[in-house]
Amino acid sequence: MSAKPAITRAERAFTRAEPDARRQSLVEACARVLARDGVGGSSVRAIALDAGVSPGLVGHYFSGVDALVAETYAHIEAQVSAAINAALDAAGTDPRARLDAFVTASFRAPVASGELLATWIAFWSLVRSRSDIALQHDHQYAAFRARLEGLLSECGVAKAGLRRAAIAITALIDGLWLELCLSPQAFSAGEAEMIARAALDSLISTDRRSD
Amino acid sequence: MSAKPAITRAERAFTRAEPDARRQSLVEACARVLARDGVGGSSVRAIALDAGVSPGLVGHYFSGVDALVAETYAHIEAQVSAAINAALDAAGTDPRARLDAFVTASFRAPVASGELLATWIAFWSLVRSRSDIALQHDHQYAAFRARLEGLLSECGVAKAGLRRAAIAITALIDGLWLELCLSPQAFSAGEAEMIARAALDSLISTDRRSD
DNA sequence: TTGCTTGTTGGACGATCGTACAACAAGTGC
DNA sequence: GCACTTGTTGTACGATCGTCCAACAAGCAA
Repeated sequence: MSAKPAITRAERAFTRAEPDARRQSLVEACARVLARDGVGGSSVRAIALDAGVSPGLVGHYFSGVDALVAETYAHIEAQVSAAINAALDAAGTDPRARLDAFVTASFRAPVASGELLATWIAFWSLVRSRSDIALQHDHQYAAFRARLEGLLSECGVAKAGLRRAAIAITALIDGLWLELCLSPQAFSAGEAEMIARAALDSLISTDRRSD
Repeated sequence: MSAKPAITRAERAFTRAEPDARRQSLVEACARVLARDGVGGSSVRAIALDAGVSPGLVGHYFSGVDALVAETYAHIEAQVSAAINAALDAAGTDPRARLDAFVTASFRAPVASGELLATWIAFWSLVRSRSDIALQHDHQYAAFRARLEGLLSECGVAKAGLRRAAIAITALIDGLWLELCLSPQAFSAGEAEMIARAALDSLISTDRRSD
């Protein structure tokens, strides 16, 4: 059917990659496109172009852009988690120092960044319409909160108040992080840190008082 | 040019509306479409269809979908603001009761709702790429925080700590509100209320202590 | 009535979207 | 060397996108 099978396909850029590596490169391209062009600009073609790959290949690895965004979110969440873990390790063994390191890392690069926010927003925009993505969100939120519960527990927060304390600190960090990404000039990362630390102080002391 | 000017345009639904009313109806249609189909499903055509209006009319009132989303956000923000004001009025004159009413209203309908969240997300997705929308966001965030500063001030929070206190409570409420909209089963509106009230308790008492 | 202004329509236009698919390239087993 | 599998390409297809614009409908002034 095609009228021009003409030109010899000599210099075509055909390179076969490990399936996992290819998926990974597509995920990273998706993250870059989301960061650059936002939700509206992230199409199959744009992502394939950024990954240096033909458009058709995206469909070969992912059922659609939604699935790719979901995996991109998981990938970036893992990166954030790794960055926070590294900060925790660097903080040593003192429980409160580790909690402070958790807070500090949350408001610094690479966790707090407008580019990452774009991926978060793209993911959130899918939560309401796709139940599988809603499930994924629930899991990742639960994991985030569970880790915070562990850190708070080591700081002496009683088991009875652990759930609420973790919800509170998670919400506070999320809210500060979101606003910091959306309009970095409203307040500084340092201010966000101090606010979160003050909340931790009050939470830990009042809880200890009621031990 | 057109091949069929045939059928008499007798029953065509042509109704001229007040310019302001027409804008308003388009804004409301945009909010409905965003709530129903999310960011990806909100096109000029879909919004016009929902408003019972021809697609071309959207371009007559707004420069594009972005501008319409921005105005829709402003409209919904005004609605939220009105709902909170009504709750404040109903709470009477006691400063702390008003603050509690502020919190309660934030986690109940119509403020906390997955449908509203869709408009928020659509708006956030435009903040990074469009500087005018970033400016609008800054203004509305500042207004929200300013009102909270007023309420906190009446509760005895010292002027020196007012800014940080308002940032903290705003972030806490935003974080709880966001998670409540995204996954309503993670925790309840009642829990969110208690968490926010506890934060206010601690904030007000510690501040009074340092008076 | 007549002419003018303006909200409104509906379709045309080119661009871009996601998807599907036949052709091709590189391994792999034989 | 020869089938066979599979990652990859490029393109064609129909749908939908935002924008544009000539035609039309209603109100208003004279």
